[in-house]
Amino acid sequence: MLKFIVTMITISKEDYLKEIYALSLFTDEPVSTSKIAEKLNITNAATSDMAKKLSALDLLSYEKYKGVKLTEKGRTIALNTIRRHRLWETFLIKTLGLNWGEVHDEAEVLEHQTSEFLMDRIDQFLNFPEFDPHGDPIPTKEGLMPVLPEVVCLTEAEIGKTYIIQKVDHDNKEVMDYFTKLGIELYSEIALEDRMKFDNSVFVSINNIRHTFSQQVASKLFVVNKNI
Amino acid sequence: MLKFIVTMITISKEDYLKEIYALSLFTDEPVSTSKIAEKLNITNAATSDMAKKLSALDLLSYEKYKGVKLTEKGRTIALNTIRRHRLWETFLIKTLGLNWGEVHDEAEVLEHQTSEFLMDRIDQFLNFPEFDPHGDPIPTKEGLMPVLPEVVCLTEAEIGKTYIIQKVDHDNKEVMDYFTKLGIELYSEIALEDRMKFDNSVFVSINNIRHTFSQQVASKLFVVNKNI
DNA sequence: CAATAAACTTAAGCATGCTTAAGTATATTA
DNA sequence: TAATATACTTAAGCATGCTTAAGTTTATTG
Repeated sequence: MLKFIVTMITISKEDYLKEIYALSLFTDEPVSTSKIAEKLNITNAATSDMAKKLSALDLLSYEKYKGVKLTEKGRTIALNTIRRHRLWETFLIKTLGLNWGEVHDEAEVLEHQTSEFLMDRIDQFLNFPEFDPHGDPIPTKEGLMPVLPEVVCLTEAEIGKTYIIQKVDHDNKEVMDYFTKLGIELYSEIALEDRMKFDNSVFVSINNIRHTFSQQVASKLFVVNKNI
Repeated sequence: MLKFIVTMITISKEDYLKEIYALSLFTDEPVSTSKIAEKLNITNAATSDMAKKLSALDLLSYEKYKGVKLTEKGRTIALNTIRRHRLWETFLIKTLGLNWGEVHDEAEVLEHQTSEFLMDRIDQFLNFPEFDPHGDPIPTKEGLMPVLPEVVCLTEAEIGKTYIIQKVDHDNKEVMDYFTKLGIELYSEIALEDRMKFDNSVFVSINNIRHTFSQQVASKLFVVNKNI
C-alpha cells in the first residue's frame, strides 16, 4: 500500500507522463518501468515508486511487473506539457532567433513553469501554429494533435527523387548544430542522389550544395515528396 | 549543528536571498528571520532553518536571535535573480504586449528557470535595458545596479507641480490593473493638483483627465519633476 | 529587577523524489 | 521442468523544505 498521500502534479510527474506518452506512441503494449527509468536516467526503483503514485492519481494504470499505460487524464496532462514545450520552442525561435539546437533544453524547463494565461498569449502571438520549428505537431488546447503529413525517413527515401524536409528529430544537439551550420531548415528542398550500400550513407543536395550524411544523421530527417 | 549537507542553490534559496536583499535595501541592520518569514509567507521555524543552510553556504552571515545579512556572494545571487526577473518582465511586455499587472507573477517563476545563455539573448534582444517597465533598475550581468533618478513618492510631492512617473511599485496586481485601466504608463505626465488633509487623498491630472487616488494608491507611484 | 510577553530557535515529523540493497516474479535455457 | 538469469518491486534511508509543538532568549513593563 502507498505510504503517503499523493496530491499534486509536479515537474517530475509531468516528465514521467510526457516520457510515457512518447514511449506509447507506436505501440499499444504497456510501457515497462525499466524503459522509463532508462529514458529519464533514474533507477527502476524510482520509477516503480512513481508508477504507484501516478496510478493513485488515476493518471495511468499500473500492473506490477507488467508496466504502465496512460489514462485519458494522464494523456491530457502529457499532451498539455508537450504543447507548452513546442509553443515555447516556436516562440523562442520566432522572437529571439534561436536556432534548432538551442531551443530544446530551454523549453524543457520552461514547459513546467508557464501559466495557462501566458501560454494562451504565446499561442495567440504565434497565430495558433499547428507545427513547431522541428515540424512536430503542437497539441491544441483541447488536446487534439494536428495530423502530420505522411513523411518518410531519409534513410528510406527513393534515390533520384527530390523531397521537402518536413520534420527533424532534434534529440541530439550536436546534430542540430551541424544542420544549422549547413543552413538546412524546415521545408528545405533536398534531393537524394545516391545511397552507399557499405554503410547506408546518403548523398544529398540541398540548396545546390552536395552533402554526405551517415545513416545515423540521415535518420534524423523526415521528408515528403516534392511534387504533391 | 547542521543535520545534513547543503550544496545546491535552489528556487527556495534564490527566493530567500532576493527577499533579504529587498529587506536590506534601506537599512544596514541585519534582517530578522520573522520579517523574512512574513514576506515569504512561511513559518519562522522554516526561516531559522534556512538561515543556517544559507550561512553554511557563505551566502549570508547569521547570528542567532540577531538576524541575517547577505554576504557578497549572497548579494550577487540575489542581484542575478532580480536581473532575470526584470528582464523577463521587460521581454514579456515588449513581445506579447502584456500589461503592468500581468507580468510579475509570470516573471516570478521564470526567473528561477532560465539559463544564462537565454538570459543573455533576451538582454541583447532588448538592447541591454537599464530599467524595466515599472521603472526598476535591471542589475547588469556584472552585478551593478543602474542608478535610478532621484524620485519622490507621490504622497510626498508638492501641490501645484507637474511630474513624470518614473517608477511604480507593482506588488499589488489589483492596483496595477487599475492603473492600466486608467491608461497610466511609465513616463506619463502627472500634475498634482491638491491633497486632502482628511486622509491624504490626492487629486491629480493625467492626460488631461482628473483622478483621485487614496494615499495607499498614491504611495505606489514615484515621480520626478517635469522640468529637469 | 523579576515576571511576563514577544521573538526566535530547536526538535520531531512529513511529503516529494531520489538512491542503494535486498527480495520477488518472470523469462530463459539446459 | 528445475536452475538460473533478468526484470522488476519493496524497504530503508537521505536531501530539501516545509509544518507544529516545545523550548530558549531577548525585550518590556510594573
